[in-house]
Amino acid sequence: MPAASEKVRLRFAPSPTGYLHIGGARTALYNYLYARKNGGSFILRIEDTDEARSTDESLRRVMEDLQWLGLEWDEGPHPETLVDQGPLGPYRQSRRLAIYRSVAEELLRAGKAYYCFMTDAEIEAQKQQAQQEGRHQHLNSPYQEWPLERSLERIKAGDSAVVRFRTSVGKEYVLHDLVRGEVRFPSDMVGDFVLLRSGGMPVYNFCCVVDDHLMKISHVLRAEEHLPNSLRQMMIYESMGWELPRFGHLSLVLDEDRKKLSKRRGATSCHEFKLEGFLPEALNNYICLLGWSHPEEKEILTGTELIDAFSLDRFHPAGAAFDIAKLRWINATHLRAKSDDEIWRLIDPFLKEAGLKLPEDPAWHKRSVAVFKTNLETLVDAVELYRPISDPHFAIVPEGQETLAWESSRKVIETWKGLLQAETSDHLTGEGFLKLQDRVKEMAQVKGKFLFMPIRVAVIGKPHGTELKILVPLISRHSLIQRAEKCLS
RNA sequence: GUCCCCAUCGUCUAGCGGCCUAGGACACCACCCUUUCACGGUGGAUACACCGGUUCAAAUCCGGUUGGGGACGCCA
Repeated sequence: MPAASEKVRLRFAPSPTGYLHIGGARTALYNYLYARKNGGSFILRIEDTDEARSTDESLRRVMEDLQWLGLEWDEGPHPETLVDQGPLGPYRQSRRLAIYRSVAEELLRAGKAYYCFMTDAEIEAQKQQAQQEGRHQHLNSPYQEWPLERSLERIKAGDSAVVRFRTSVGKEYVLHDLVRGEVRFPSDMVGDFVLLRSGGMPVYNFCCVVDDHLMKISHVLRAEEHLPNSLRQMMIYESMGWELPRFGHLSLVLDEDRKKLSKRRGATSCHEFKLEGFLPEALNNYICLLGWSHPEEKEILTGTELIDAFSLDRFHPAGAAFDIAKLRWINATHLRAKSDDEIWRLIDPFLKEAGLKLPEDPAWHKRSVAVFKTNLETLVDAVELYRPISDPHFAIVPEGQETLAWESSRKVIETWKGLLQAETSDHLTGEGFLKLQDRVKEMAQVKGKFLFMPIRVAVIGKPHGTELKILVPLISRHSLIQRAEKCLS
């Protein structure tokens, strides 16, 4: 248990191998929330020891996503320059290699680690055998007891070796987990694991411990899949005589099939949700509630409310399935709470992206948002809502053609057009439209669907859709006349 | 296969031995509002996986079974 005087320091440690995925975002959020709630620090550390997969491009993406979510870090690479900021850097593991090597040497000298010259084939064979015999797939290295000097000589002779940690046998490790309580691991749950690859590059479990210790991390909130890693890490802490941080192993975020949400399966990155028109505050709100609950069961929470309410004692240990319908609802709720101006500002880029041509008038923007916002769940929903209004997108669908083919339709539309031409204002009001519609009814001597549907086609090109009383006032009279003419030709 | 974790409505969850004939939210259904949608309102259906204990009392504690998930890498 860290001393009370010790500062609360949490980190998020992604590997830059793609976009930030939703499970990672949730982990980052919890760490961020706890740091903020307790006046501590939130550190971004980059776990880029997998040279083959780590790229600066991915790193930038991950940082962009984090920033989009509003999870600002106090220490770590600067979002633009990537230059490390903070007293305990560098914060990219690829820049800390010398540190890991010196710790590895210390373990080697103390006999807590050893060089292993096993080939992949030898390892594979042992694994196969272990599986057949129904044992743990542990490796039993013949080099375990080699004196350091002997190994060093062999290396000097040109052989390459990995450095393995010597795991203890017959012991029990007890982890006091923040979300799971006491977790007991038999020490032989894991085999001698690699600390340094044959090229000298350290691996995750090792870097993680060294960095968490050196960066004075007080709490580690990470996904449940790391539970076995925590055992390995506890062993390293123990052999270095370092104090353990507090661990909390979060339940996993599962997909609709209750399988681990995986990067490979796609459709799970934070970035995609941004593109689909979700609000960062809504995404934070939703993912926070996957495996954690508000003490009063409040479900709609802003960023600050999340910080205020956050605590470590309300995690639910079971895996949680991601439910897009609920995310949509939360998103809609956050969206509708905004002012019409703000909503326009948010949907505008999506409308432009879709190539919609809409009036520039701010008053019109506001008016349109006022009528559409109860139909908006995500920002992209706006595209389909506004599409019928955009002149270049006016097209008569086949079903609309059928409506126009009715005997009475031509007369209805001609009447409608004539009445529009007799008007003077740029835009009709909802009431004005209803009056006009009534006059068409009288003059053309039709009613029911024979009245409504042709007019609708003359307005939006299809016989079904949003209420005309709402739509018509958003389309200029001039444009309505043109649309009617198109139907007549 | 081995080890670890988990188990309340379809989904997210509340519940931490009596307030539970199990509460909320999303989704679903019905009705109301509204001359179509949406929003909003009201109501409804739906869950403690199973079996044993412990206890005066168990969704809550213990054991087992079953089911689900995760980990078994020179990935993180």
